[in-house]
Amino acid sequence: MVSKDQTVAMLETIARLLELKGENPFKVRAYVNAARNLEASSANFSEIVENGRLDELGGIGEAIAGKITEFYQTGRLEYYEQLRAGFPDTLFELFELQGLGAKKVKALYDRLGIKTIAELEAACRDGRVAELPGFGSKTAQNILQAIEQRRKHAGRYLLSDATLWSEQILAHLKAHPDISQISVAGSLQRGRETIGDLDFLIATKNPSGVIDHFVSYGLIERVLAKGDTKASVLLQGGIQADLRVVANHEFPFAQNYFVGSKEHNVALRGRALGFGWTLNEYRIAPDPGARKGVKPIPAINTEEDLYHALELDYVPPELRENLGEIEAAASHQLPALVEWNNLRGAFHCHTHASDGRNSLEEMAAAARELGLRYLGIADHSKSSFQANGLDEKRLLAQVEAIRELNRQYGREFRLFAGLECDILRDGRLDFSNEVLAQLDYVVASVHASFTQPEAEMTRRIIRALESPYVTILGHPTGRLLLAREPYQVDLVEVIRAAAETRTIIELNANPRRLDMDWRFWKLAKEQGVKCAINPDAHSTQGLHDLWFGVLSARKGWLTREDVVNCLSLSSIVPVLNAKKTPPAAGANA
DNA sequence: GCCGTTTTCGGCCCGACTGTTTTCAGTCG
Repeated sequence: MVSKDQTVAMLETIARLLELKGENPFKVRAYVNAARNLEASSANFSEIVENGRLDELGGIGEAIAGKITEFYQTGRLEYYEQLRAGFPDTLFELFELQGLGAKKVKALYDRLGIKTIAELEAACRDGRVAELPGFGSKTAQNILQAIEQRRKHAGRYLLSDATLWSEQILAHLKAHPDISQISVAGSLQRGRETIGDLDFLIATKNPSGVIDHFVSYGLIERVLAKGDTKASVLLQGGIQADLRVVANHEFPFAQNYFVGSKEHNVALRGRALGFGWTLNEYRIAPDPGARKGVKPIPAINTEEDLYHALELDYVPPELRENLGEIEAAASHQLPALVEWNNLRGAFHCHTHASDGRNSLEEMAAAARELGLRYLGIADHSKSSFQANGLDEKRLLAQVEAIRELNRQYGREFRLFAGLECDILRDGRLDFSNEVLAQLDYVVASVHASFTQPEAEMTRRIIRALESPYVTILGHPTGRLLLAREPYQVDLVEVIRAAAETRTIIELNANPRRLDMDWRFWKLAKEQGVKCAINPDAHSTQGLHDLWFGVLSARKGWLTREDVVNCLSLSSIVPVLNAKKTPPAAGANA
């Protein structure tokens, strides 16, 4: 049986192959749209295929539905295999190079027989590429640079790194006197977990002066492009930064456009057309081709005005992925997203008792410094010997030390005595119930045997959730962004089990993890699963990672009501005890 | 290939920059 992910990947490959064939671009887009809509759908894939309900997803018509069904039922798709046979698989790696699209890749393949990056590099060096029609020596040079860049950097960067670099560049840009408005744009502003490049937008009456100032930034390796309204540079460290400059009255349109996402923009433009308007990055104007009455255009000075003109509530940047936010904004159903200053505490912190760097007292002081009223300590358990995990004796000594500190803190602040308990290979926990019962809460996490098959891993985790002592499921997929793939686990099943067992799921705020991924929180929320934004701090500095957790939670549509560590000190205790205390007789669940 | 609040045909978001051209194609966002 074929999975949804495999089907999405197949549709994306078909789109690329059609592009290579030089097919109608709208046909290409139809496959891209179909892949995207399928991916974003939370419906049960098998069910909708088997019941012939694929067309309900939108963007999937008779032809593509037929192909998906054939692929699902037989594990093969004749159409796909014929397309694939036309081009070598290695050709796809050429698309990863900056500046190469379908037309150029096709030309390289058709005319020079180039199938791999290695062959392309050789052809650039010996001059064959420069001689191709439509190519030239500059193009060959740029391809070589793109190959070099790909070799040096994977091309994606952590949100935390991108945030730091962006703040430095912002400080540089703001030093210019002629800036009237400035904004970060792109995936960074939308809070994506990894970032491809940095985007900045400026409103000014002095475009050339501002652009000159931008390219004078100290940490630039190379200026990639510089024109009257935009410039691109490659920073030392490999990330690209783009600046776009507009006039003041254009700023809200440009801001909306460059924050994206592309899919959100396309949807907004479609909505504008429905009013008889055409929307671009500079303005909104009557659509000259409008076939019906054109609605008068209101004054627009801010992004808020723009959304309101389109009869939408303002959509925060984190939600702009065209995953339902426009429909929600139209019907006033957008959530009031959780904010940084809603946080009252945090769980899942390590101390030097296991693999952290600071003491209980230092972690508590750092938490109070951040304005938090409570902090949960959760050092590793004994099976994580690589992390100096605690055995029963050391754990219970730590519990006693925490109780003593709490007597000193009085009502001002509280440490919770917890544990990051390993979920063993078979789903059992690393400590007996007698030991776990002495703790305020338990985070249960997988730290070994990552390679189990999906069904086994899913059963393993669900078994752990069934323990009344497991309060929170820690980093549910174990992924390390840009470094390690998630282990195979059926998150939909895990979320269902968390709902049934009233287990909280962690949003691990460490920017290398951001796990559970923002894409799954909407589903979790619908099922009533609560979130704990946990810093997984291994030092006092690590508490600041909560910032990235809040950003990801916002991206997952979560409100302060969905996040348990927004609860006050007095309200959080019953939540931590909920699984251990069966509901009172006659009480509603 | 998909889609429809006048459409089952004829649209499908749109502009900047580069490099190659000599008016524009390709790529990117």
